[in-house]
Amino acid sequence: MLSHKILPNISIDCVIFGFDSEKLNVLLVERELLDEKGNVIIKDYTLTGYHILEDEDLNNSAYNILKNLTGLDNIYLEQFYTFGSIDRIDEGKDRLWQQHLNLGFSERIISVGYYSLINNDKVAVSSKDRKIQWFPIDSIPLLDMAFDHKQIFYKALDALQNKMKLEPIGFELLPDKFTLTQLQKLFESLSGLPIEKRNFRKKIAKLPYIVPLKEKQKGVSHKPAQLFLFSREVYEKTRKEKSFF
Amino acid sequence: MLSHKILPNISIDCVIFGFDSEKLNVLLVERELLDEKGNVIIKDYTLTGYHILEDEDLNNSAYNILKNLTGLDNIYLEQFYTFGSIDRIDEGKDRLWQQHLNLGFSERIISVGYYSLINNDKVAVSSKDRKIQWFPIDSIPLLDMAFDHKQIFYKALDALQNKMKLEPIGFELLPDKFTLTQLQKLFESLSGLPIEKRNFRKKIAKLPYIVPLKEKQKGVSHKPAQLFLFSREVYEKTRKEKSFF
DNA sequence: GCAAAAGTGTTACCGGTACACCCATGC
DNA sequence: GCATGGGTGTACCGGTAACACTTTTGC
Repeated sequence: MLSHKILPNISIDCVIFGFDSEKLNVLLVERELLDEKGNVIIKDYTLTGYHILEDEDLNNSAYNILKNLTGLDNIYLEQFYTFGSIDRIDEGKDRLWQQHLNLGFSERIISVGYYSLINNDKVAVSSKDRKIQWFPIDSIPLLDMAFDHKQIFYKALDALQNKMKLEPIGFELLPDKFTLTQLQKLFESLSGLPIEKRNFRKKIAKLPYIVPLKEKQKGVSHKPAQLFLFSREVYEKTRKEKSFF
Repeated sequence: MLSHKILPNISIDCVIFGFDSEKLNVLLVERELLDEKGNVIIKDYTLTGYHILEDEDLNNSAYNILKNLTGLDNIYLEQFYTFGSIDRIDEGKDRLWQQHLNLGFSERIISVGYYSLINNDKVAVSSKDRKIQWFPIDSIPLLDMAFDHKQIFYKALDALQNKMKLEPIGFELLPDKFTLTQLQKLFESLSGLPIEKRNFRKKIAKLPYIVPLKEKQKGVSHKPAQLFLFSREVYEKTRKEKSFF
């Protein structure tokens, strides 16, 4: 049985990435504050976060936040950075928001950032009482976000892009069975760069851990594409360390 | 003026890497506890760490720990992971140590890990009242370390190795002017893999940010080597993003 | 003149890149 | 039969890997 006592100075923020076969998205929660007359004082978006319990593993805690939000088990989750500036909280709206909630968390908080990768199809976002929505990552620059969450988002994106250079990651964003075009679009979304189709396919064909299935796409009004599977087992067995430069 | 009140649940641990022209080392602090009769009860090694003040930036705090220890400014410092398991503290010797110090920190602590890269020559380790010593990284597996510091060390090494695959890092470990042999030994130490000399030099020759100087090594009893400089400016100007796979 | 490390050239292979056309399906 | 995305081959180039000998200096 876990204690319900929380650690006062630590929180977790999760950057949840999703992919809808076209573009990369991030899941955000609306934050809205009304005054007595019902006028909107604050309306912006936050990442999903929570405090941690005093006898709860940090990684478990992040995992639980996600499970709670999405209802999914076995979510891909990666810790990427810890944010500890003294000016993480904006003296305007963030302070106002905290006074409103009256949670007593207004003192210094260090936040541990995690990013997670979720296949959009699998998330029937169970919004509960909060307004939750996917945003294309292109739309983030113009979006108004709470606290230092925009900065956290960018750092997560950067970490994800770097991680991709080191390991084949991101298959969690696709359906279990995917086409090469979906895979290509995913990589293009993640990197922000276009990829040449033929060369892309030749490269993929050499990777033993991207396994062609006998199955084909169905119900599309064009030549149906072959489906593929990512095999983590094969990857782990055949992975090679790249050298420097 | 900074407050001297510390945040109760957060600490910083620094993994300080050094290079002595032959091998990679890490700086550790001896931890020793004697009983009333002077018998050694605990003797092992710790990373350098400290708690942070309630109005102190996380990154600044790490920076100050290093400045304090080494006397150096402008140290290369990178945050790599935050450790928050509930079993970070060993119930045997770590608990004993904490009782001895009687610091009241025995509750749950989350620790933010930083690694730093220092040229061994530049560190006249000012040991003050603590025993501080460089250890070759090969010797770590057999070393007895406090808390989860061995695990933190391995994670730092892993992070450093990954970082090197993405950017030319590690020049901070060398003298400002270095020979290609020193550079090669550094890369070999960091990766743990041997490198073929001629191919290595051809590769380096193509990198615009490794700048040959007109100067040569002096006072060696063999053909003196040419000296080189790492130019971060040139690197930043000419850096190219690698693609995936 | 000898020990010790510096420095260099060639070849073979592989992977990356650039590029344009035919194919299977639904409607 | 046409629109839509699926799927492929070839030529060139640059990078990587494997390999052994000559050069410069201090002593």
